[in-house]
Amino acid sequence: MRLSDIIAGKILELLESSQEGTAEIARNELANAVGCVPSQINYVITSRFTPEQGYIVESRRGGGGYVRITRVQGDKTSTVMHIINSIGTEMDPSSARILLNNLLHAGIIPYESAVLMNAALSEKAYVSLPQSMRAAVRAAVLKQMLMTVVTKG
Amino acid sequence: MRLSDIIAGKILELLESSQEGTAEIARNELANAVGCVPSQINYVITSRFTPEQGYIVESRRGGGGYVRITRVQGDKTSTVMHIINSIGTEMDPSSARILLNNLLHAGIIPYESAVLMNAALSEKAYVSLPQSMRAAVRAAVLKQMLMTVVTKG
DNA sequence: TCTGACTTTGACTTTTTCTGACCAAATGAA
DNA sequence: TTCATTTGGTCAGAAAAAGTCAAAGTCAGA
Repeated sequence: MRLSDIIAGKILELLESSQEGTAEIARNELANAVGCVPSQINYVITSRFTPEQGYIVESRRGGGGYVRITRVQGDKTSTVMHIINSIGTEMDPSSARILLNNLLHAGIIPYESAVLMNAALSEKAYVSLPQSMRAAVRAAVLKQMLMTVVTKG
Repeated sequence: MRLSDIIAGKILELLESSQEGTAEIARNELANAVGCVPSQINYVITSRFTPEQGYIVESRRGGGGYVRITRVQGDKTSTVMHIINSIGTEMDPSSARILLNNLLHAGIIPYESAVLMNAALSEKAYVSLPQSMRAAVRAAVLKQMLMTVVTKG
């Protein structure tokens, strides 16, 4: 089991068990609890709880310091529209996977849709294209699919 | 006895002994156990566990990486597999729409899936590509998505 | 024997995770 | 105010996997 998955799991747990969709942690403490160096916490946060993924991260140093992770809550339409706008012109498969996972956890898309979309964005679907073109098409496909979530959802 | 047969056998064994029809391996580990170079595992997978043969392969690199092979089976499997194999290497948007409509009316996919798949196959998603490449990618994307339809009976 | 398809190997690449050394900010006691 | 202590941040590099590709080996059938 990856450390990063354990850490991400703990944070998700805190987020889900919180009324306001907020998780506040002490970095060193959490690192200690899972048995890793503190900077590993930062790694997990920067790789899985980014603004693009719909999270706001605030922190404070010094005595009584903390790291607070907040899931951005909005109605389905504005959340998805925001995501569509933040996607840009390229998308790689692992970012896509994280994004879909977040949408799933946020209750915006059902599991079947996440699986389907994930398949449509997998590297295997684009092997016939030169590397340089894959990310752009993947982004376009994702946007098209997300649009239906807004319009037909 | 060929190496590739031994490797394929091990994977089949894992698939059999798994409740969910899934075999998750660590590539280097398996290679080590069998006594071959790691890339031999890839050869076996690409030659014997293809989508056309009814398998989904997912993998992840990096620490704690894995290769997961899933055998698709279930009620709808043969129907969908037949469709997948008859698709060929190209697919245009209107044929795709007809195909999805048939699947929908046959009760093989739910409405939401049909909508999502239709979006993923729409011409708009591929405008960045030269005409000559679009149909091939569309076919590949459709196949990937259909494979997941099959896994959930 | 020749040929072409299938196997095997290994050098090189890419992705993801994990660690540690060093940096920066907040707090609080002297 | 000063400065030691307590936190968290950054970044580069090591480590852990898996992927790609081309060259070389095997082997059955023409």
